[in-house]
Amino acid sequence: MSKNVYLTTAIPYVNGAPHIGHAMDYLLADTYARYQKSLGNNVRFQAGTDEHGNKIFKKAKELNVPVQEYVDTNARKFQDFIKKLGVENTDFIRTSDKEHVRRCQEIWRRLSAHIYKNSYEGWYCEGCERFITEKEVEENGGICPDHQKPYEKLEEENYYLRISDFKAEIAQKIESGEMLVLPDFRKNEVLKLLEDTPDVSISRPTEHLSWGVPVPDDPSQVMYVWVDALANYITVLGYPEQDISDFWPAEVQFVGKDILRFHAIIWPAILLGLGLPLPKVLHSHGHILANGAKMSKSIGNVVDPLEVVERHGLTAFRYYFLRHCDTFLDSDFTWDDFERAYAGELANDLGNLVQRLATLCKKADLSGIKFETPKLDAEYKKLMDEFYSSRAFDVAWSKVQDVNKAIDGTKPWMIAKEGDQEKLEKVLKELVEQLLAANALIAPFLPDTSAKILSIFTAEKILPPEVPLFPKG
RNA sequence: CGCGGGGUAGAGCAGCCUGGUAGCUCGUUUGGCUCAUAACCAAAAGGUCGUUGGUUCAAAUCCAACCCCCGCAACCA
Repeated sequence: MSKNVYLTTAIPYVNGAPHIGHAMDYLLADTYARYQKSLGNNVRFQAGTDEHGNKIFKKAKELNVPVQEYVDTNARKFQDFIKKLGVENTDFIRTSDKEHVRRCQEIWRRLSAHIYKNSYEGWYCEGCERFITEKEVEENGGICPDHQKPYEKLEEENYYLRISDFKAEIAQKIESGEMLVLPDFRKNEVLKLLEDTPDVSISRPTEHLSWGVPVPDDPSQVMYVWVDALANYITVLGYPEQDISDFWPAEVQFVGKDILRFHAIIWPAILLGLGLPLPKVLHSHGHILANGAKMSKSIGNVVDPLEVVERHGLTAFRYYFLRHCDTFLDSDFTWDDFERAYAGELANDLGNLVQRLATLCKKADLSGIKFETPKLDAEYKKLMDEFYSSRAFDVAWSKVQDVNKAIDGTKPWMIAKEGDQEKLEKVLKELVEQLLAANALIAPFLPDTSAKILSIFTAEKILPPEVPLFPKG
């Protein structure tokens, strides 16, 4: 019985190059998507780009290119990036799409009962073209460090979304698990934040923000990020003019821990305002640290994901970030660890295993064997269903290691020496089946490798690959 | 007194909710094997479970106080 499964990833802001954090979103979602597909489910998998706002507008002006051209170029970079990661998304939405813009305006109209206009007064920097928090003003002594100009008090009109209309319902749905916030320890954090969340400003006057979705029926205002960006998850499905109930509510929405709050508070408020159900699961992953520190351009410890892919290929990249980086906690990346994982685990555990078992089969002239279809391990399935994919991957890997143990335990080369062909074939068949079972567990994580292994052992004649799966040195 | 997470073998983590001989992966040491990418398998060493006090027959686990680290604001998931 196949069911529809919709999953989403956060849409990155296209003012920079794709980095490792974006990759985590995609990899986790892709792994889950492949897992669902292997269960026979019908998966719809959204990805996209967030393309409005001042930063992008200014950047384009700096580069002296039309804004649309600038975002087109950058959106393409992200699309290429996704392809390079082997991610099988079914949809790609860009917030500058005409259809998206039109749908956002319709969504705004439908939310109008919960939107009100109010004036906002705060410290503003002419150079930065943005409001500065009270705290920041204090820290900088009232003068913008970037522009050497004093902040000004400024008042402007904004539209606000009345979060307070929905707080109780959101809290109830988070508490009850109707919208499951993962990992568990983030749940309290989010509930606390929710209590203190004021109504949120969702527009800017055009003189402060021009590159965005115009607020319907008010040419003086442009939508500020929230409705525009968050709505992508449903506009991509064709909301509001299409019936999206086949795929909405989403099975799971993948976000980084830094943007969980928006997805757990503002996004549900929008959905409730539209009379739509909330996503079943909000999945927030940890961040990747570099040598124990937060990656940052100013420190200069940013790890370029494409450089990592280049080192030992995509499989090694997926392997490292899906297994050694905890799904929910922050994890450290170092090149040493990465090298160790490649040589010590991919090459020695799995690559070598394929090599030795295929060689044993070849020497025994094993052919024409019907292998049984493997069943999913229960512990693995449980972890995958709980979205703890790094742990599920651990389980899968332990099954790989079990095959190495089993080969040492059964010693097929001894049986071959004794000349008992019947026993040898039986033993090898069982070993291959054990490997194929482990291989099936690996498939969502390392699809290419898994496919190669399957083709090696289900071929007419089993032969070791001419080039090892994971060459060393 | 802002909110939250954490401090368990050299490293990364589990165990804590529902107290009862301290566990996993990697690394280290030793032994075995030879089918295999000098790969694989087995065994061993290594911990006063942040500190102090309390509850208890019994505390990594429950309670209290304290110390330290990291997020919540910024180019950044």
